[in-house]
This record gives sequence, structure tokens and C-alpha cells, in this order.
Amino acid sequence: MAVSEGLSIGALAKRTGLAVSAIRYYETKGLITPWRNAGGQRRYQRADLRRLSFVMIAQQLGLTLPEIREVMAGLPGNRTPTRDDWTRISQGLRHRLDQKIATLQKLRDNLDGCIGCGCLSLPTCALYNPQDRLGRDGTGPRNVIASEI
Amino acid sequence: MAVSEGLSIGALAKRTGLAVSAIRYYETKGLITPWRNAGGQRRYQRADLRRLSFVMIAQQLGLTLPEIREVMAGLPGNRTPTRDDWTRISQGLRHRLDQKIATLQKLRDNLDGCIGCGCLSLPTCALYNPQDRLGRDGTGPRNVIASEI
DNA sequence: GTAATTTCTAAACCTAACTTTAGGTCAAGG
DNA sequence: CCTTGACCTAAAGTTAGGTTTAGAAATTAC
Repeated sequence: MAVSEGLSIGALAKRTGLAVSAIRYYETKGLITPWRNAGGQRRYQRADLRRLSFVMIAQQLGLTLPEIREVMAGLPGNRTPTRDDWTRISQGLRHRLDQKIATLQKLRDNLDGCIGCGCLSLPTCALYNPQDRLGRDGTGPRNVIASEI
Repeated sequence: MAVSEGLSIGALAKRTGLAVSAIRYYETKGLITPWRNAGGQRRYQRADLRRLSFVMIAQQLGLTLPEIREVMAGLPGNRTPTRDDWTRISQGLRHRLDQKIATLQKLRDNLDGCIGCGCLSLPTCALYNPQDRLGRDGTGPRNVIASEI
């Protein structure tokens, strides 16, 4: 099996630890685009190993498959991505990660004081806001509130 | 409407920001157990506001509903939980939160170096492991590996 | 007392991210 | 050549966490 023949889906699965069915599924989502051999079977480039790795990592960071697809759209289409290409698109992940950590740290700082207090009863408590909204500034009190519970 | 009559599901929904359907759903999962009035409608204690608040916060921390149920099983069943009760069970959340932050920080520390390197091709890279497994020790290298990609 | 809300149950539907199944084809080894 | 394992497609099933729908009963408001 010459390099030019590419990797089979089973080989890719073994190397990445993903299930064959998952790799096919990612294809339907536009995350990876193999070509077909004469018999109609999928064949993959070695660079696709890295694409799948990136997908797995991005998923751990909480990105959805459409989001991952968008991020990977920043890779060159006409040539194999270089290390610099990957580093470049991973900057976005790094940023997301920083934000996520900041959010959780804020949550931790609030947790002890908040759990027992009256603000737990109101949707205005900072702890209630979905993670996306936690970082934003808004008018009105977010954290300290409490009334008749 | 005297206090002894309890809160209707709609009132609870308004106070927590949850949908009525969600509150009923939580009941099927054992997270909250109202009583019924003469007409068969659900009635809730004021303390249930806090239960639901706790559910919402725990969800933001990534706990599943069964997990949340288990955590809340640490509350007293025979009396209204006190502030200390809530503080006590929130310690578990705090621990989870600390672990989650540590995991993400580790992920961040690895990200820049890892994205471009060969280890991205192998399932042994630390970045591949699901969050739950990231903290554990295991035999064999987790982080530094790289071969023929 | 009547109308408008709210609530009730049960069952169906929804999304994300996959897996499983069924029935058939392709490729590799002996 | 023949068998075995890998692969193919399409469709249905799975889990979590809910929402929606439908038709009926309870409650509230006037």
C-alpha cells in the first residue's frame, strides 16, 4: 500500500481512536472530506489524522461540530496545512479556553458565598446566567440581591 | 393564598426562570417532589426555589441530572434544609469546579505546543483524553509522544 | 356564573452526536 | 478461487434534557 493510496477509514479509526461510524458522521458534517478509490471506498490523507485530532480537542473545549467546522475553515484548502496553519487556528481555541477558565474561576469565587444566601432564589444572581452571559457587563445588580424567599 | 397552600408550578417557574415543562421534567428525575392540592395540582415549598436554583448552578458546572440528584440526596429529608446544609453539599461542587479548572489550565498549557506537533496524531496525547480521564494517573506516556505522522 | 388562565397527563417531537442494523460490495490472504 | 474481514449506504435507534401538543379539569378573575 503506497502512500499515494491513502489511508482507509479503518486505519484512520485505529490511529485516532475514533469509531469508524464517527468518522463517517464527521464527513456528513463537513469536517473531513476523503476521496474515493476505484471501488468506492474512502481514502484519507495523513494530514487528516491531524484534522481529526483537532476535532477531538476542540470538542473537549466545548465547541460544537458546526463551530469546529468554521474554525477549520481557516485552514488552507489548496495545500496541506503547515504547523503554522494549525498554530494560527488554534489561537481561537486558546482564547475560548482562557474565557472558559475565567468564567469558572468567577463561578468558584461566587459559589461559597452564594449557595447559602437569598440570591439563590432569584434569576438575577450571577450564578444563574448561562456561561456565555457570565462574562458580559450588564446594567443592574448581578450578584448581590436577595429578597423574600 | 396563604403560605401553607404552597407555590403553584407557574409561580415557581416565574421565580426561577425555568419553564413549567422543565420543572415537571425535573420531578420525573427525582430532583423535586411537590405535593398535590385537592384538585390534583402541584404545590411547592418555598425551599424548592433553592433546590431548583441549585439544580441550575450544578448544571452550569456540568453535572448531569442524575448526578445532581445524588448530590442533593445529601440534604435532610425530614426538614427544610438550612443554610449550613446547602453549604455542606456545595462543597462537592466546589471540588468539582476546582478539578475542572485545573483540567482546563493543563489543557491550555499544552495547547500551543501540542497543536503543531506530531503528538496530535496519537491517541496517547494528553489532549485527547476526555476530561474525566485527564486527571487520573495511568501507565505509559500521556503527553509526549510522536511518531510517524 | 361565566370566561379566561392555569394546570393536568400522556405521548410525540426536538437537537446533538453518534451507534446500530440490514443488506450488499470490495479487498486481501491462502 | 474462495473465504473472511473491511467497507458501503440508508435508515432507524440512542441518550440527555427538555418542549410541544391535545384534550380535559381546576382555578382565578370579573
